[in-house]
Amino acid sequence: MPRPATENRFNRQHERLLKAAAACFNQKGYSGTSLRDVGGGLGLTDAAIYYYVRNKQELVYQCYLRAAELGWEAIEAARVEGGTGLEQARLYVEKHVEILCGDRGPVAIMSEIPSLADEHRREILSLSRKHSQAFEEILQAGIDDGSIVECDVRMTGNAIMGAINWIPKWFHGDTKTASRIIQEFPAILTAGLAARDSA
Amino acid sequence: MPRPATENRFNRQHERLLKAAAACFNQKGYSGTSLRDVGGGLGLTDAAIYYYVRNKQELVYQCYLRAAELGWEAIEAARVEGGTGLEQARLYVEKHVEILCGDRGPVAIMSEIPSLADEHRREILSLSRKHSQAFEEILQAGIDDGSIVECDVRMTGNAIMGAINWIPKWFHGDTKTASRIIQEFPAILTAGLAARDSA
DNA sequence: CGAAAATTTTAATCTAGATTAAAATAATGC
DNA sequence: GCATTATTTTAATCTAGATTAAAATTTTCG
Repeated sequence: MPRPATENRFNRQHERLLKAAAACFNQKGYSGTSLRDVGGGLGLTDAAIYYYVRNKQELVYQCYLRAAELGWEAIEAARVEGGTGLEQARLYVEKHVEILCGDRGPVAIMSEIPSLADEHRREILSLSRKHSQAFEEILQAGIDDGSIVECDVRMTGNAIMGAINWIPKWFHGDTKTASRIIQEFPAILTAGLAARDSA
Repeated sequence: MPRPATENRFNRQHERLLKAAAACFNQKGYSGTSLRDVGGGLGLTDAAIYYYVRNKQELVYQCYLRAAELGWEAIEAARVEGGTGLEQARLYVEKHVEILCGDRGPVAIMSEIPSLADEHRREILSLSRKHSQAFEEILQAGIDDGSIVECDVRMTGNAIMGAINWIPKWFHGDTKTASRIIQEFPAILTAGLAARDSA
């Protein structure tokens, strides 16, 4: 049992673990990756993982929790720094994409929520909904302040967040592509939002 | 061993099998769904599945093959029916989304290609690349004919196709949402493509 | 340095779920 | 209705990989 006293090393390894696991899960899916795979990426044995995490389910749970936290960071940053709804939406895409493709990644795609234990699933689903809602509110704010064209915010939100969530499926960590994504995605995903008279 | 002579019933069941499997895989991932789950959706035992398919890997393979075929249908229809590149892009989204959300679905998201056997993986990857390339060519054609604004076709393609591919993650078959997706997605995903002077 | 705590490994279990073979049932054509 | 073929089930195996316990190693710090 890890002691909170040993903050340093434990937490550093734990962080590495979540990243390694996220990388595996994104590539091969939950049950497609063995704990051996995950450990391998860290130079550890499968059994060593149990020092950091109760079991495999909890590993996914923690990966998803981290993903939710990082995603939420993007939402909050966008709300603080952005002016109009359109600016906020654009900033959100920018921040989120930077997190996914930068050195804070890889971040797990929340792709297998059904595999989680009941309480965990509920929590992650709740965070996930909160995230979607917040983004839809940004879009709605943009419509209200005239920066975003009238649209179905639910569908528009799903479209934009889908494009973002899909990134880890085809992006595998090379710096070139990373900067290209960061460069292009914000504009691509918000180009259609601008109201006629906002150019 | 199934005989080609028995076309009717066998093929009908086989089709149902692929759909049921796609539904499971989309929800729980490849190894997250047992053959028992798949069979259950058909009122069959897990063992019965082996009458239609050599093994689990081949089941995924066939699901992905079907997904590739249906996706390609959308590409071809768009190329035939569309005029400008922009029209073709829009038609592609429309067709693909109709397939995914209509009664030809559910269609498997090609989310766990790494789980496939070597030869199968190669084939699916190749089809997948062909699809992306074709869509990027449509975008490029649009830029060339002046209907689509200058952009990074690779990234734009990834964004649009990502939004589409993510749909099965949040859409679970209700007709209301289906028609809303079909109604909204084509416009949402191509709104940002239109060149300044194409309104 | 040397003891206590932290981290990792080795070597067993244990289990779900894939796979198979043989038997049972259903459908088809004569 | 009978014989043949198609489809499905029942009842075993078989295996990868999760999990655990005990032992070994490494780190920390007096």
